[in-house]
Amino acid sequence: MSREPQTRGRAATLEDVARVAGVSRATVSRVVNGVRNVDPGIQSAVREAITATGYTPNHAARSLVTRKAGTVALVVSGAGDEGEDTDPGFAARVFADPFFGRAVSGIIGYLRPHSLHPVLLFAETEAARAEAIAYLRQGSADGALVVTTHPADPLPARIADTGVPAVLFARPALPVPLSYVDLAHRDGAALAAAHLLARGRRTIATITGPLDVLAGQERFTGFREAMARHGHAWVPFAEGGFTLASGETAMRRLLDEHPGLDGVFAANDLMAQGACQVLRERGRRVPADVSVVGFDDSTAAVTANPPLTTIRQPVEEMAAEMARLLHTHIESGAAEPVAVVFDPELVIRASS
Amino acid sequence: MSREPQTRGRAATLEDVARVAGVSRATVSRVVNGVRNVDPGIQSAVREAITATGYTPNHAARSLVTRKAGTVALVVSGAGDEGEDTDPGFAARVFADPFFGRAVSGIIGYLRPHSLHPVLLFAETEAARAEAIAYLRQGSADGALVVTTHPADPLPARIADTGVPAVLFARPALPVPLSYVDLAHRDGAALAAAHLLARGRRTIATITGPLDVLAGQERFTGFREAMARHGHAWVPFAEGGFTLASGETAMRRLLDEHPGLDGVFAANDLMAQGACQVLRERGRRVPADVSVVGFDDSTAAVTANPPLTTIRQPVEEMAAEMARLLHTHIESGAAEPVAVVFDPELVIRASS
DNA sequence: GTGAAAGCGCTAACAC
DNA sequence: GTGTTAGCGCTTTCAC
Repeated sequence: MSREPQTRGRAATLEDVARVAGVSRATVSRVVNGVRNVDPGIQSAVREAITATGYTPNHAARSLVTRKAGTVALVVSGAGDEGEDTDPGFAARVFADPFFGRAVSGIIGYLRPHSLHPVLLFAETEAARAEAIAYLRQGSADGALVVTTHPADPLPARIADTGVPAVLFARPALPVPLSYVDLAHRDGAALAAAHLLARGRRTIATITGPLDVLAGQERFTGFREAMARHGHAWVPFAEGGFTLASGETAMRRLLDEHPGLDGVFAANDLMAQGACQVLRERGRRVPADVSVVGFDDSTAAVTANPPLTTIRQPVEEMAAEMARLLHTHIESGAAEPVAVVFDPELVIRASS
Repeated sequence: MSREPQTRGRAATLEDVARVAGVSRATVSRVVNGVRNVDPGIQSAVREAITATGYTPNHAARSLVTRKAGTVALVVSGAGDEGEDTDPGFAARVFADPFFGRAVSGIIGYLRPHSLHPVLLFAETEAARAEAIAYLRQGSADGALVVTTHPADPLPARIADTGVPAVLFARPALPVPLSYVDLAHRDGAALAAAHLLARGRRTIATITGPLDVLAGQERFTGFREAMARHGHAWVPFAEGGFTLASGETAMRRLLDEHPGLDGVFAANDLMAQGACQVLRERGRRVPADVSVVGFDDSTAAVTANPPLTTIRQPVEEMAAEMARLLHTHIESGAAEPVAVVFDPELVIRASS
């Protein structure tokens, strides 16, 4: 079953295959790399020799001459604490976010067919950031896909400095000469506003994301502006932190101040879920008494009770596009930074 | 701020540094690799030349001669469907499991200080498995850390065949000559039984995990045996699937058949959480009327309502141990496969 | 269409 | 303590 030729001793090299096939190394290389101009007869002879020897190309050797690592760094950049110790829970927290799984899913989807492999790089401390930069400069990866949680993350700028191709998820707070993929957050929020209004809601509040994060700001601004366009100059709001608990707290405050509200737009699904819980706790039926709209269309939107009407952020496609952009930049050498902005979409479920 | 010497043209090589410092390549190499026997004066001259040139060692070149990739494959092996298409949701589902985040956290914790980098490898289809094997045989990774969800996964055996060092999470269903890290599931279940009994519970049921998964079997067996030792020869049970929904379903069945039950052991926290919901729905107070014990001590245990008494599985430490074992195997060349089994621990919270 | 030969950037004997 | 010299395994002109 598991015959493993050439298992003893060192692994087979191009040289070994060439000797067995009775040709030169160059020819074997051509066959392996699918270069045309090789006689069909010789071609099959070489193939036989390859299976006979159990040959597998040595990646390092190939990399050395092609100057391609076949690898892409998946950099998850964190809060940016200057703390000495690495944050042990960082990875766990990142992975706990449904967003990350979807992003990885999309990234893998593109990378795999192109024989690129993602190397996980967490950069949550200064030391880790320095290490990540060193890693990139070593040429260990052909490029970097960067996901940041922190608004004022210094890493993107430093990556740009290395000259290694890189693509960011979301527009950086400070301009950086790197390509990025983003969502039209304002349009998404406007979609939510229009929907709530179309449902006949009149007293509509919003639970914002953290207002020092761009996405938080944009969703808030977009919502307010859309409401204003429909004649609602003032929108009651409470700031949340994109977590379930913060959604609950915000909802309580909103309800205390505006007991008569009949519509809520939460800047993400987790907070919308928290809002629903509090609403029910306070005797409001969702959606009979109050309509709730979330944002992201994460797994939370589907598992919530009731399932959430939400603004879909196509994370998988956005992540795949990141990978595609990066690949393009790697292939083309230079290339100007570009921004690809995706359109959100209203997904109607039971909460509105 | 961001001076980047030698940015134009090719990156600096050892040769360049040697020329600038007026020494030989070998000496620079010695300094870079911290080999003693280098004159302090020359040492600092070399260091200066290094910063002057902006030198960074080329990873591929180093790899080629040291035969070390500085990389470890993090293989997540899936259901093993023979389906043609790759499963788009696989990565997302894996990441959604709190277990995975904790495992990665522990792995990174060990790998990082040892300058090893994890490459993500999903192997959920036959094609992906073949690719993963090829990747390992190329020498792109020095070893593999394998996490399998599927009981009859063919991948571990094939990895063993490659001769590349590898360590598994959990004992494989079929014996494979690879090291693994596991938990004493039976002891954990026994801990749960003893605790429930100590709480004065008399009619105790269990929601098992999937019984075709080793962990599911072991937790069930351990629980039954412990209960038997305490005079409870028969334990009502319902099989679940380690998901929240399956916990709910199982709890309903159990309650229908044994309305008087006053204790439940669920084989994981998610199912325990589902059980609590159903219990409350049916008018039982937790823990006043029914004590509930989960397993894993995942994030679900803490966020559940009420917070769950559970059996802690030290995933981070287990994962770190995997990495440590792998590192040892890589360094020592051969080495016999070993098994490291961790002890579970009772964590008491509000549900019992 | 195929082979010979040069070299990618680095480490590691081995001399001195 | 430092320099010289071989390669590591591969791709890629350049002749033929």
